[in-house]
Amino acid sequence: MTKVTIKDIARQFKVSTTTVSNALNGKPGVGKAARKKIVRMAKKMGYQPNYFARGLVSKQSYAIGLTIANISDPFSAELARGVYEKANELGYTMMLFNTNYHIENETKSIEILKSKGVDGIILSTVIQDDPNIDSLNEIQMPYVLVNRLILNPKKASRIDSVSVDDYGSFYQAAKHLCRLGHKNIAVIAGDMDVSTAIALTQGANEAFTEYGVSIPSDLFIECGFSRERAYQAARIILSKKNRPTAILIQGDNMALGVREAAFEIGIKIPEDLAIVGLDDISISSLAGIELTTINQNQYKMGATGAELLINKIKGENHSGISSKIILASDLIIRKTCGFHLKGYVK
Amino acid sequence: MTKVTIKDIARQFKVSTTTVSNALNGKPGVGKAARKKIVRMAKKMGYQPNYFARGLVSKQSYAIGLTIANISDPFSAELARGVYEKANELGYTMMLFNTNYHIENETKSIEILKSKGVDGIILSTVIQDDPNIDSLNEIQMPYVLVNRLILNPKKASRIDSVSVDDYGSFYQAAKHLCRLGHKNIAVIAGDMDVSTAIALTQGANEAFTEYGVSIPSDLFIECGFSRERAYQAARIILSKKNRPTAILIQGDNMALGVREAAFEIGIKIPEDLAIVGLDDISISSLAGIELTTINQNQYKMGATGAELLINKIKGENHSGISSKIILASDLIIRKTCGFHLKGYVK
DNA sequence: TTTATTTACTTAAACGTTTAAGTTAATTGG
DNA sequence: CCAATTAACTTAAACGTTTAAGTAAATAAA
Repeated sequence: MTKVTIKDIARQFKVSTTTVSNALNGKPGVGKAARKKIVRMAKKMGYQPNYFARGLVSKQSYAIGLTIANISDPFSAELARGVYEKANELGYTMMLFNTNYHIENETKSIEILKSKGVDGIILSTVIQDDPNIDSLNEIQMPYVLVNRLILNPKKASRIDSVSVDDYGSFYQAAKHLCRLGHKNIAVIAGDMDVSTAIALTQGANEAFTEYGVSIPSDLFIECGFSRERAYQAARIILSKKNRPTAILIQGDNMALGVREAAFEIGIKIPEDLAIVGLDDISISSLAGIELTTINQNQYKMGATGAELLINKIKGENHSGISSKIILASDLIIRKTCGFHLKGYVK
Repeated sequence: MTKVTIKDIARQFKVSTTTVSNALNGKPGVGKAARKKIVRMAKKMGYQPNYFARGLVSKQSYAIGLTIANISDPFSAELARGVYEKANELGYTMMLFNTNYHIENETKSIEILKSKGVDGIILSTVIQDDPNIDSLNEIQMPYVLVNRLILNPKKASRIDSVSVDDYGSFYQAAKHLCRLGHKNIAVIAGDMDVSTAIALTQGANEAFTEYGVSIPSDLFIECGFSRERAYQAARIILSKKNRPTAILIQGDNMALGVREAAFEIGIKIPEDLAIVGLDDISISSLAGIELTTINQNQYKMGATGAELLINKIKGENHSGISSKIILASDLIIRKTCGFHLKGYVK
């Protein structure tokens, strides 16, 4: 079961390996008849070019890396699917890494990706002042941020990214709650080291000041992005004396945790508590869940990120200017905010 | 930004590349002092071994492939997470492929994986008489089936696999419905080309005959594994004159589709319709969903599969005997079957 | 002390491609 | 018809490792 190489084919016809290589790669310098013979023989013998030999000389792997938080989180999964499909379409394979929101895991993953010679990396878990960004810049590894931004304008100028309008998203969401008449609102954010959380908070605050609402510091909670952690945060918030009448939550999966907590305590949604999520993951529309949220099109984010990265790898962006693509997002009003019951206050 | 190679390090100390290689790989034949110097210099210069050069001689990639149906399906995602975590722990990276339940995509994915020189493949989407199995056998690529079996005993003997007791699972589920007094039961299966569907059907049938229940052929539907397709199937089934009082569904994600259809038509679960799923994906336990189902521990399946594969790659299974690991599964009674309302009939 | 063994190294080949630089022979242009 | 071009091929080096085989010096065994 020894693998067939270019040499074996060359031997068949007493030609050089160069000729075989050129014939198989559609390069000039091979006669029509010879090319045909060689191609046919290669197929017949089951020839497959050796990836390592090829990579060694071409310095290309046609593989990209993707770091996401957690493949079991629907948000991550849908984003990964977008990356996969586009990469696949463009002839690239995808190596997947879960960071579980730990920056050390991101670092480790990038280290491995570098050692495997990938052509580029898509990062969806970077934090502000992420050391990995600097290290990627240093070795000139192409990369693209997805659903994340670096806010420091000095660093940001060189960085390509695909994200949604987080500021606008939460501005809309917060405004929605204000217009429903809520005055006592809690915010559950993921992690303030992360661009999305920062932008979202700012967006929400704009709406809040517009409507004269202020969030007491103990009703602003930063708990991490998992459903479980949001559940715990909600248990605390909902047991307070100044229990909020509405909660703005950075992520539908987290919102599901809040929802569970409310159910357990016996708080009715939306009658006693309005909640608004973010992402519009597929579960959110299910009967009985019907979460009011903001759609973000994770699939498109992933696909666009992959496309951007691969263009960059192929050097098609000759401008040297970085792309920052921002996708639109829309408020989706369902049933966890009470709008369908009483509408906005006049 | 030229990459530093073993040669560069060798030049620093006027030693041979062999010595550097041996020093860096902890192999004998290098003096203590020299080794220390070399290791330190390698670190200082930021040396990273070239993956392609190494792979070319060692014929090892320390990468495995995983084919799953759809990363956005919670079942697939959790399985992928299991594979990822274990592979990562054992020093292997994972390349991910979505087949979307199309065998041609599986074939294409395997073709790519072969060309990338992966050390082995985990398959979770094979069908009976899958041509890809034969092709993997032929080139002696290590592989493991996860959540799938080849039933033909002639072929099965050589195949490693990790799965759950599908027969027992659906036997339990079907029995549960029978004991609740249902006589008019529908079955929604994914795809009868697939081992799980076959075993599940057999398991269910055992329970049905035990309880004298028979399934009319128009209440047995094979619709594919997606939520959407199950939704459509349910719309049809639930509009029939002989509308069933219970449905056994091969997958929680599919069950969610059935649930949506019932809600839309105005059929109450569990009062008018009992449903039982399979998988116990994380959504299933949410308040208001509370799907009766069978847990399958996808994570463990994935992790065990990865471990099995990597052992195989490392040649630690000298016996030549194939492993067929079968994980236990348990019925989880929640609220979509009505047990909590009236219990079993006497 | 002499021989055998071990240690610390080196040389050179190999892995399977691609590619730059030739070398013929055939074809074209004037 | 001869020079210039083109086409079809070959040679040999390169990519960055690992590794088999060898060498010289130091150490151990007798």
